Amino acid sequence: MPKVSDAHRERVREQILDAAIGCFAERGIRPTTMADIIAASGLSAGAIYGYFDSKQELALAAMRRTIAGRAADVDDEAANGALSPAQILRALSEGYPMNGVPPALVVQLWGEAMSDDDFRAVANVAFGEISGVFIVHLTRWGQVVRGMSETDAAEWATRMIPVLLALAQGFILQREVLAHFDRSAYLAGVDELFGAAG
Amino acid sequence: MPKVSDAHRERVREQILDAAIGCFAERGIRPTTMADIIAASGLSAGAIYGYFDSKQELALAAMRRTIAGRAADVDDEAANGALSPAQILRALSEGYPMNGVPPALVVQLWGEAMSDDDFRAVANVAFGEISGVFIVHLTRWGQVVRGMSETDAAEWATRMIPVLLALAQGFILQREVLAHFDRSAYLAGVDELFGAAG
Amino acid sequence: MPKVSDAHRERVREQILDAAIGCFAERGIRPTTMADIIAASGLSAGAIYGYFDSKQELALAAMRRTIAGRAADVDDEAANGALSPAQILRALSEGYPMNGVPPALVVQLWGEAMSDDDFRAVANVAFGEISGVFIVHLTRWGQVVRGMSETDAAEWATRMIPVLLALAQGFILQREVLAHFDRSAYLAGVDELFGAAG
Amino acid sequence: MPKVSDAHRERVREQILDAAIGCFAERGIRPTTMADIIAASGLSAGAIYGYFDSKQELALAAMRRTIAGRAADVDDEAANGALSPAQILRALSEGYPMNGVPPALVVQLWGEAMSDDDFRAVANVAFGEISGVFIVHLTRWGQVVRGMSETDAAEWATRMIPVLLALAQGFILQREVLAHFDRSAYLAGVDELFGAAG
DNA sequence: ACTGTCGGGACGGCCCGTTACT
DNA sequence: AGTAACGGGCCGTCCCGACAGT
Repeated sequence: MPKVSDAHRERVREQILDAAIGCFAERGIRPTTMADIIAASGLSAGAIYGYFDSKQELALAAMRRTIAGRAADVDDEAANGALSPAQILRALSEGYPMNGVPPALVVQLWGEAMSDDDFRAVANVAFGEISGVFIVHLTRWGQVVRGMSETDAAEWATRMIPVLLALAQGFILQREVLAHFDRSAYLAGVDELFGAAG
Repeated sequence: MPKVSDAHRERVREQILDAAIGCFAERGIRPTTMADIIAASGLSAGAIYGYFDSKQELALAAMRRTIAGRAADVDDEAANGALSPAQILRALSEGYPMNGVPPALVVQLWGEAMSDDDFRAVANVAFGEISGVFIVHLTRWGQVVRGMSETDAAEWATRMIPVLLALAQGFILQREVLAHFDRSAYLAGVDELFGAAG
Repeated sequence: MPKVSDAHRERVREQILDAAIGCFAERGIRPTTMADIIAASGLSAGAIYGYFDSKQELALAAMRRTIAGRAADVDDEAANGALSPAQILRALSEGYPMNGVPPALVVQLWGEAMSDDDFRAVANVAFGEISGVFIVHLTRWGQVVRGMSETDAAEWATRMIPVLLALAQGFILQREVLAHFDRSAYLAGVDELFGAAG
Repeated sequence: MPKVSDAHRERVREQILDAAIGCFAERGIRPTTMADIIAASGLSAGAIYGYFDSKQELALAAMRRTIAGRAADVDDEAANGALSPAQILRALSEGYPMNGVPPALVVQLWGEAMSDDDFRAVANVAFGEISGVFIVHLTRWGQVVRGMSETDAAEWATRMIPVLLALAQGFILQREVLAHFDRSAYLAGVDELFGAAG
């Protein structure tokens, strides 16, 4: 069963990861026990540990999943025109965001990165990937809407990357923490700041 | 000796909290054991539990400490002139920041807030307090430097609050996660975005 | 309670160790679970781990106990005259032997020493201690009963030490393994071999 | 293909047993996992369990293997003359001894026998077999070298069997435990004790 | 028929936050 | 105030059936 196996393996991995992400998001990473994940996945302990070496591996895999396909999503959204900064943010993190990884979990993952080098490393990669997405679309918007030259737009976008990244992170964080967070107002504020027509 | 006791009590509380914050920041909140805190504080288990009901109380107290005195610090910095957005950010979170609560711990606290309502409530309060500081100084900067009317400045500042808050949060997060984070460039980017002269 | 504490600690340690040795001897070291020891000791898991760091420490302590007081026991037995080799063996390992460590456990400890350096080290020490006991009494017997000079007796005893040690080890092993082992016949055989009057 | 199968079966069994013995000797019996043996044998779990019912069966088979062919080996060595006790010991347990079962494993097997009746039974048989070898050659040596009558030699050998067995067991044990064990000195000591010329 | 893969599920050892008692 | 004990779980893993493919 060689051909079936590989595809099946990947499907089971995803199934386990889905279950784990669900538990993590609901209860928190640390409070979630392997028993929770086992129950949620419908498999047994022996099976789980055949796919993931440890609970930590599960959490790292969840973190890695937040990145996959981000670029593609934003590219799709930008198919018929340049996206304003706020639109980039929305394309990146709205809907059921981050490949099924809820924002609440993302914030917990940041917390883990504070005391665990593996998580920190993955977070570094993730922030880098997101920055890559940002720079492309911010440059385009600078050229198309703001009428900057390609060189100027690229330089400007490079300077704005950490700032836009912060706006994405703060967006995620406030969404989860604040009781009455107004997404539209936030995004409008972002575009106002960037000088885009509300 | 009720009066002496009260002062002493408060000092011991702070001493314990300092020790706990140190452990939390170094090892992470969850990985830190009460034994660690007991050893670091130099007291005994029985003593600690006389001052804090649980480990969670310790972490919540740490979170609450991040807010105290924030407004005063920014006010001091603003004594001789309006602060630009980036200057507000620096006044708020540079130096040994947040009343001895390291940024690494702050991020973990956000993570806890995702799965614990007590933490979420404290985070709500904290974000509110910070917003209050922001609105005052952002309004002043709008009037003084940007030449807006008081009404316009206040309305504009209100719209910008969540954005500036996000910029503060992203600042803290990227500082801790990114290997080669350039604080000055970040702050310069913020002021550029707000149309302030670098 | 400073003075009481130390004595108490030692007593509790012994109590735990007694319980562990009982379990080890009855069920075997590996098959014995910490739960068994906890139940047998009447204490709780937390208490046990306050006295011994791990199950392995318990087993090592059991091994170490086999040595303590061996020399004294043989000396006592030899108070009124030189002991023949077989008598040395009996004094060393008869009765409820080895400070309450049953022979069955001793053999298991040897087994552990095959794959664990800590056990091997303790076994080395143990064999050395036993050898020390042997050489004293074997030398005395050589002088007193065999009429050898002190120098000759000491040299002869030194050559015989590993052999006599083997006879002790084989005695313990056969006692536990063989269904119909005749202790008296064995000891008689030893003395016959050493040329002692049966 | 029934006939081929039988020969093949036996070969595969030996191959598995070799792998298991290697693991057992290197890591210890209990610490060795079936996964280790599976990896070392190059087969799969399903295959292994077709040949041995359980891990315990593997260990028992290892124990049984120590006996097979012992008598023949000593007989071969004794082809051109009577063997002294020490020579019997060397013939029995020197070289790569015990049919590829390392001494370290033998000692572990003794340990297992303390808490497992199956192992104890096999050990009984093993000790009996060894004793059988001993009695033959010890009797011959008594007659040929010591000039005893056949009857006297046989009786004497019978009395000496448990002692000689102990000397073999102690030899194996000390060889594995003691850091600086001198085999020649040990064997010389044995022959000196038996009154054989060094 | 037999080899190999996958899954099962029971514990095992250890640790940890916390309270009684001194 | 401090020492000692408590006891509930948690993560991991290990030995072994049951299918499925050659």
